Amino acid sequence: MTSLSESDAGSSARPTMRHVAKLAGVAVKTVSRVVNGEPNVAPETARRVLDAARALDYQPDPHAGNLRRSDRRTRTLGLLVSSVDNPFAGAVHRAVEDVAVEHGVAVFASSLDDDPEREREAVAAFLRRRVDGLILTTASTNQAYLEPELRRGTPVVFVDREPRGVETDAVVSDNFGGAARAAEHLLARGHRRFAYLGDLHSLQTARHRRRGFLEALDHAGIPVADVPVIEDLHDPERAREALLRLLDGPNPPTAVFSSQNLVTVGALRALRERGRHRDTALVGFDDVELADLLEPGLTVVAQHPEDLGRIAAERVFAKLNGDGSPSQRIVVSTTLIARGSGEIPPSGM
Amino acid sequence: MTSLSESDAGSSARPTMRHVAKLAGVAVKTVSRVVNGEPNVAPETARRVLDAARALDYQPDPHAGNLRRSDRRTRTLGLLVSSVDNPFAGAVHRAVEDVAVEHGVAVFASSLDDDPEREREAVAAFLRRRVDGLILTTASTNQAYLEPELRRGTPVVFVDREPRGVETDAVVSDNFGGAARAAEHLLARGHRRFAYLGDLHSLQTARHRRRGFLEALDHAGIPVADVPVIEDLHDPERAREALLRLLDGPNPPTAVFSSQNLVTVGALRALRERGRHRDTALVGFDDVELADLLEPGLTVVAQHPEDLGRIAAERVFAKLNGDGSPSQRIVVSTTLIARGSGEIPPSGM
DNA sequence: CTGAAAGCGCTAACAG
DNA sequence: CTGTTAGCGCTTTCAG
Repeated sequence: MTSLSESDAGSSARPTMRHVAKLAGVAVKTVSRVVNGEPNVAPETARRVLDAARALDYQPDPHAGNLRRSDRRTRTLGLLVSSVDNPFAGAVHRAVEDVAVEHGVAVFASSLDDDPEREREAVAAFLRRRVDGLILTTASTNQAYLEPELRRGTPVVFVDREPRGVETDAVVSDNFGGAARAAEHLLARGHRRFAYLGDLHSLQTARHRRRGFLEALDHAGIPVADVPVIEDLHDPERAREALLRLLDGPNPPTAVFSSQNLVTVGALRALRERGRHRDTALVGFDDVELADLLEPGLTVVAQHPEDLGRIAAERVFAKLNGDGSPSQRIVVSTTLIARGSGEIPPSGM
Repeated sequence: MTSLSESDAGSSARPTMRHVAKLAGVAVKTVSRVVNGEPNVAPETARRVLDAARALDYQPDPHAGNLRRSDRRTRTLGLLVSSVDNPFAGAVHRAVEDVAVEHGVAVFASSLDDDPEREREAVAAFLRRRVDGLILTTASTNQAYLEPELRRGTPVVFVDREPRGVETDAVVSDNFGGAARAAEHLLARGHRRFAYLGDLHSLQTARHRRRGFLEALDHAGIPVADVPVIEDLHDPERAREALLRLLDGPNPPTAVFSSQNLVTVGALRALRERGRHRDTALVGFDDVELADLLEPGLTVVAQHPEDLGRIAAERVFAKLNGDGSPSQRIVVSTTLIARGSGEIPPSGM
């Protein structure tokens, strides 16, 4: 039995309800009532309790409370993104945070690095900590491992990439449509010789963008088999090298589509290096900071990560509040922003 | 008394140790031993327990365990940054995360928006959740409110900005030195007419940069009183307007220093708009994506957010592991990256 | 309006 | 090697 003795000098221990109760001269339950704003406490008693709590700098322990409490909420949420050090993910994160704080919920954020193993570990870590809900960007090919958790009623919403093997909500960009739009934009300027620079083929979004781009070309009668499709470019350096090879080849493209942020940066570098940035059209997927200050300005298909994050978070809270509607797949459209590089006409025709 | 009855159909409840113990035909303590890898369990018994745990998809509840456990760690850390949607903060966050995962610790991240009230709320939210340590970027003028928590032994490390009113570690950039370096760089090209574009004067870092820049000019014999110092520029638009006014004025600067990311973007826009980007020197504080692809390339004083984050996290874990060394103020140096804009000589001389 | 007793899921301390 | 008992800090239940 703890003695609840006088204050130990030095490292003051964390006060509990019992300390407050003793100081205020009431029972623990009364402190609990005051702390939780429950009714049926005499104003004078409440004041004494509050004074004692303040004097001790008492902070209720939500973990202890939750153990016995009926709803058992931790007021915590797990967010898994590609990497917290990534502008797209940062915008998603911020939107999620803004919705979460409104609900008094704190956000655990983890980076995925597009590694299936990290995905499993991060999700396990979230679940161990009993988060109330999960917002996930995935790297694995199948998320059936979430089944038991879903059956327990934990809300899970996928963001940016769609789930496989589980029935639950997803909020994604219109990758197919956005890439098709980029193709049409270039076709409208009269281009016939294209190149496609793609991200990891293992990523669903990358495959959707590729399909969208190529199908649009196909519809326009471009012989798609002849279009160089370079994939698995995951960083600027790989992308730069790939485009340099194409530019130095026998039949360089007059129009380039880069399917992602980092790939776009690499493509830009390659074009500069060969002095082709003013006569080769370029459209990138994802908007980039300073895109308007380049010469020419960079034309992009912009995603709306804030919307993805906000909507995903709202879905989680809706489910937490008992919304039992069937799983939805919410598609957020993209926006083509013309700034110059995508409006360059074909050269050498 | 809970009946521990047969599986309820539908929303399967979360299994506890007692469920596992019953299914494996052992006592709860034995399950605890197996789950925690404690010694003295017969291999055969351990196997039965593990099978039962797997069959039920059992996950131990760390909150319940912590209640009784001696060390009482939540394996959780609170990180407060300017905004999670901000490249600098993202890099800090990622570095902190990398150190944290190595220790099996999850990170709560919150955005500050340079608002003292949000700072207090975020810190309170972290503390309520009993984080093991705190890494904080601050907006308030005084952090004495952390005293009680520090006395309880919670490790707190400040990052990017130094604390006031409390004795604890801080990891900051060499703001003074970096800004001075920028001034010297411009002076070396022969500039005599400068302009200083600064962030919110309320921010300590902004004040240090200003001092560093102006003192270096002063040392070089530049009449500092004549240098236009425009402060409280917190976004690109304000910065752009401020520089436009200077450029349109009677005595436009030949060299500009912008004290932060967003301010730099605004300055770049203003220079373009007046067609002065090739004859006005510009050095920005903070590196920016695509800076090398601008024309001219953007010269910056780069900070090293990954180092700030990593070192701050390491300090937290050191303290958690009993390191009782006195508070340190760790200064991470900056790096001037010359890319063109800062090497433009004075025009019209 | 107030409080005593029981118990949340787990671990500490001690038996066997 | 295994189990029993108590109790972490709080809420629930129920009795004053």
